[in-house]
Amino acid sequence: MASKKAEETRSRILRAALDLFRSRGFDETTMREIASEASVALGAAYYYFASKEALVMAFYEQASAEMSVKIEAGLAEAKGLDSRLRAILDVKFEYFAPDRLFLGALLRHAADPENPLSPFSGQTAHIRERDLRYFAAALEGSRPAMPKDLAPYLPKLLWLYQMGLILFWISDRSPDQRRTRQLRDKSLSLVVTALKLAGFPLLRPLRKKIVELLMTVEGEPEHA
Amino acid sequence: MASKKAEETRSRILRAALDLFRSRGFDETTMREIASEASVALGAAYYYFASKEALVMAFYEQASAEMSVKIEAGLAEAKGLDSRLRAILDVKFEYFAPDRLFLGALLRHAADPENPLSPFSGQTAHIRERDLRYFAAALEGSRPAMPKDLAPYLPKLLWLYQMGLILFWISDRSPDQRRTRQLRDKSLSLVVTALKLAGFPLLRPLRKKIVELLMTVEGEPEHA
DNA sequence: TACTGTTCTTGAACACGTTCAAAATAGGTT
DNA sequence: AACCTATTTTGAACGTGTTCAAGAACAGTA
Repeated sequence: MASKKAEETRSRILRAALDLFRSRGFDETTMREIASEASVALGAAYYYFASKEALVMAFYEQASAEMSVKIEAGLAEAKGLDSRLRAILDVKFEYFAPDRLFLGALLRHAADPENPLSPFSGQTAHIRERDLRYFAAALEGSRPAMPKDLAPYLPKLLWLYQMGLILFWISDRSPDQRRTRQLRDKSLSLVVTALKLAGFPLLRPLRKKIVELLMTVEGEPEHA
Repeated sequence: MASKKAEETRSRILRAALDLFRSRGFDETTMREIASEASVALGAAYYYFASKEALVMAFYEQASAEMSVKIEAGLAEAKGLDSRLRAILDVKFEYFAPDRLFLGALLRHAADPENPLSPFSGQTAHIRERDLRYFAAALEGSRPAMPKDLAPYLPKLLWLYQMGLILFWISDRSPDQRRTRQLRDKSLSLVVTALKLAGFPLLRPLRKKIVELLMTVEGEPEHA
């Protein structure tokens, strides 16, 4: 029934966890520390959050909700495909900047389809779908129009591209993450160029092959 | 100094571990079970292997050594680029088939650069480099010759492609992993086509962009 | 107020991976 | 043999995430 007081306790625990994750890192923070910092018993933390990773998940959900406002604003303003994509990326990088390091705790399971924290998992489906809509919106009405056969796959491909960029960012040890910024600019320009070339008649056979391959991969939802 | 008897104990522990991983899965197997199955005390397992994951690592090392013989044979026989790549892939898939499921324990950390088990980590560098040489060999003397600017990056790109394929395979729930086989065939054909097109004059600007991007990514070894 | 069911809180206990000091064994040297 | 050092083996103990039975606080109802 989630009473007012309970809601307050829950958010106190989450806040304590995030504080500790930020200052000490995910692995170095114990559930006992979190509980103690939030002035509750160990068991209480588990009453509100199924696991230590669920705390990161709660953060991710909150982040996604807060970013959606900014992303919508950014998309409304930006015109071309590249500035729209750039708008989405900018919001995410800016938002996550203070948490870049412990965000790794979330994305290190990216390759593990069983893990509920994976960005591909069922648990994260609603967040992912919200993102997909933004990428679809970024593509909407962009010139030249995308080839009909490829178009349905583009939001997911762009989402994947963005995921890769974030993953790179998280493990980027260069000062001030300079390399990520370089990669972002170059890859963005490459993506836009490639999409412009996509409708080029000479490349039709190649595109057909790509579409076929995407069909195979998408066949069924790959993860339970 | 690794006495004969010690060597025997070590391999008994490793064998027990692999048996249990295969039958019960990685997470479900405990170090106590492994030790007991190998008729040693718990501590002995840790005398020979630094961690539970080191056991998987030892398997991976052994696998890499055993496969290298078969891969060299396959490469010597096959002529075209596509049949050479296919030869490498075939050896790996065939070798790993019985261990497909628990291999996930190794690759689920693929996205975590800190993890020594990650295929990108320093720990796995020598295995990776051996693989890179095979992909370089597969490219060697293939017609048409690869563009000079792109060529240095191709072994690593193919290695990455292969990694992705294996990752897909591991989480492929379709009967008999039919989808992986489809994906392998289609993607292989796509890769070969793309490489053939790579030297195409009209695509030069696109290729230049790609090479620049690869330079940025490769800048320095991304993981400690 | 007294009773009742639900929500919330507690901390002991569990299972696991891992560490470590101490004991046992082996191999070499006098 | 007796002794010494290095290697190997042992199992208790630790810290961690997680579970759970028991109780406390609360909200509604008579």
